[in-house]
Parts: sequence; C-alpha cells; structure tokens
Amino acid sequence: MIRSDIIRGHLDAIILRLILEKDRYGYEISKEISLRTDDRYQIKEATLYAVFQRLEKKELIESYFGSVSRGGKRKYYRITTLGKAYLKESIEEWKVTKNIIDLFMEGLD
Amino acid sequence: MIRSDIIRGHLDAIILRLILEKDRYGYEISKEISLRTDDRYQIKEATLYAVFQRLEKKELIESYFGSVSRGGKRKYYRITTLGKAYLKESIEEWKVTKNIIDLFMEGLD
DNA sequence: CTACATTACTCTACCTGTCAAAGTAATTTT
DNA sequence: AAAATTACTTTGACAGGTAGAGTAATGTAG
Repeated sequence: MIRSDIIRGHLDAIILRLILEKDRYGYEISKEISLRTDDRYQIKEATLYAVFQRLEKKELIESYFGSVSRGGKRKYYRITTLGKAYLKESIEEWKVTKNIIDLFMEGLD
Repeated sequence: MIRSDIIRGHLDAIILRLILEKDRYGYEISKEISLRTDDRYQIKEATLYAVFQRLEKKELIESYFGSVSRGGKRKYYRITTLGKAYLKESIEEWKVTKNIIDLFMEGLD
C-alpha cells in the first residue's frame, strides 16, 4: 500500500481524471481506484468526500443526485470547463515533478 | 515552482540521498537542491530543519559540529546504516508510486 | 572601523490534507 | 427479520510544510 504522504497532492487530479471519463459517484470512484491500482492504493472514504468538497468549492466539479438503484442515493459529479483546464495543468505539473524527483532518486542502482 | 503538497513525502528521501553522497550541512543542502533543480524547487529553511529533526529522531542520520569557515557554526549530518536501508526502500516505493500516478495521468494528450 | 550582506541554525504558531471513527439511510441477500 | 452491502456525511485529531521572527558569526564595502 502506498503511503498517503506520497500520493498527497495528486488526489485532486486523480479524481478529476476519473470524472472526466464520465460522470461518477463517490463509491464508484473508490472502487475504481482500487481496481485500477490492483489494490496498491485505496482511497479512504473520508478523504474522498473531502476531495469532492474541495473541488466543488473551487468550481472544478458540479454535483447532482442520480436515481437510486441499490443502496443509498448516489450523488454524481461532473467536471466543469474550469476543472478540465485545471486537470490539464496538473498533468503538466506532474511531468515536471516526476523529473525533479527522479533527479534525486536515480543513479543509485 | 513545485507545490509543497506534490513534493511532500519525498523530502525525507531527497535529503537522505544528498547526505548519502557525502556529509553535508543544512545551508549547503538548501543551495544544492536549488542548484540541481534549476530553482524549480527551493526547500524552505523551516522545512529543512524539520526534516533533520525527524530523520535524526528516527536514527536515519547523525549530526556533529564542523569547523566554522564562514558564517554561523555548521552542523553536519551523516547517514546511518538504518538511513541507507530506508533510502533504498524509499526509492523502490517511488518507482511504484510513479507507475500508479501515471496510470491516471497518462493517455490524455 | 562600522554598517551591511551573507552564511548558518532554531523556534513558535498556523494552515492544509488525510483519515479514523461514528453515524444515517436505503436496498439486497440470507 | 436480521445481516450484508451500497452510499454519503460529519467531527476531531494528527502530521508535514511554512511564514516570520530571532540568534549569531563571518566577510565586505565605504
């Protein structure tokens, strides 16, 4: 399992990326992350909903209630134009960061 | 400039890596990071000394006072055996993390 | 020689993001 | 009817990063 300090700061972008693909609700995103990472990372519920609050406040995502199919009522999120721009920037930032950290992490093997 | 949340969690490893190369003191490390990253990342003094305290408490580094050449008295740090092992693990962890984040950040261009 | 810049380290208070824990509620399975 | 699963929310605590202020020694310019 990846430590939270390591993934910290990337969560906003990861969530945005998943919502970009299609509108999604919290529980679904949580399962999707576990699935795609093969359980190497599992987002905690409290963390996920904190991310939603933050992103919605910054108007990077919007929410609406979907029809209930099973379990509690689903709250869906869609990405905004602002959110798409933010995500694009985040991806660029990630590339730069990756190179910088590699500067210190490489050349030891 | 890289945001602190993005680099957070990697700082311990970066500092350890620099001390592994040779014994170093705080101010030197700060300048070295700015130099190597071409000022794309500058560690804040308070942050750096917080890292030292944390690493020393965990016995990953040890400190001793060096001879004063210019300015205040220099406090040098050397990496311990435990520190070397920790660094090695951190580097492995970084490789895994990089792949996981790439899972979400790639395939959008 | 004296003021200023630079080198060098320390401490405190604060902010932000993550998360454990506990709770609410609807639906499905046993 | 009870238990499991789906689904969301809130509160409080904790850890890492940082602004800002302070201490102190050495080098440099006028």
